[in-house]
Amino acid sequence: MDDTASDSKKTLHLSPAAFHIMLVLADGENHGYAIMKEVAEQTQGRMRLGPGSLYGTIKRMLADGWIEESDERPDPKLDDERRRYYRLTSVGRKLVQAEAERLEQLVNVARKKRLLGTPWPV
Amino acid sequence: MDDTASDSKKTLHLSPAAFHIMLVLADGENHGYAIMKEVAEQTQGRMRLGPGSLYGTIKRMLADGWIEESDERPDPKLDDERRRYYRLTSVGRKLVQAEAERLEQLVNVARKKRLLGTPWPV
DNA sequence: GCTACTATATCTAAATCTGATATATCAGGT
DNA sequence: ACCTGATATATCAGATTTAGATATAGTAGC
Repeated sequence: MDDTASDSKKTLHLSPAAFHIMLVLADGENHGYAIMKEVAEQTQGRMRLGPGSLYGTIKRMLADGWIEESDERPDPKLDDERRRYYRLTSVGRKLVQAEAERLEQLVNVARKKRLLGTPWPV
Repeated sequence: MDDTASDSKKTLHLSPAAFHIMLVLADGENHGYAIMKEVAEQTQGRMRLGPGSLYGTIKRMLADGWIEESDERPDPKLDDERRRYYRLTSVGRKLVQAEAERLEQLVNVARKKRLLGTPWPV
């Protein structure tokens, strides 16, 4: 039936790897290795996104139209020819936003069940 | 090497199914079918936890000592003999709490990247 | 007795993740 | 020039996890 994860029937939640990658791309395009590093940093190493998960998930997301490769290269002095830059598509942006909202609700449930303290009174 | 998911080296994040089940159990013991229903309700059907994921994950979590079966039965008038009730172990409680905190941080990142609005002004 | 719902359980196939391996470039020091 | 460690992408095999179908049977209401 030639299904992909973007098909409307299925996939009411994203795979953790896909979400982490798209979360990094949410504020601008980036390349694979940088995504891997930012995920590690962003989660204090709690999310381990190795090369297998990273490039495998990127391949799938490209095929599904969640992300796309970008032609724009940064300042040639700062660039590295090996890099491949990716950005969210409009579909990808909607998906990562929906997923963030789903997690937000989950966190609220956890808070209601006293697994978390009250959020920062800023 | 007879590893299970509870081994300290691995598993810095829980599988979605395990988290959802433990989140339901966080405020008291419950049985499989009720867990399935509560997950569906809690997530407005966005998390589909079918019998395969449910009972498979329960089996694994029992083996790993994250949950345990409870002997206590409710009021016999309200009970159903077929049910098997589960509760969190202290290990399980720590894990679900850590996972909730992990997700909370992720939501904060999403908020920083403007994927979410400002949280409830309560 | 019939039917829909409740309840647990198992199985296969598909999707996903992990870790190892491979290859090659780049930047810095010696 | 050479060496080294970090950067960067890619693939593969094996393990884990998930999804969905199927099975079985008790329960509740009509």
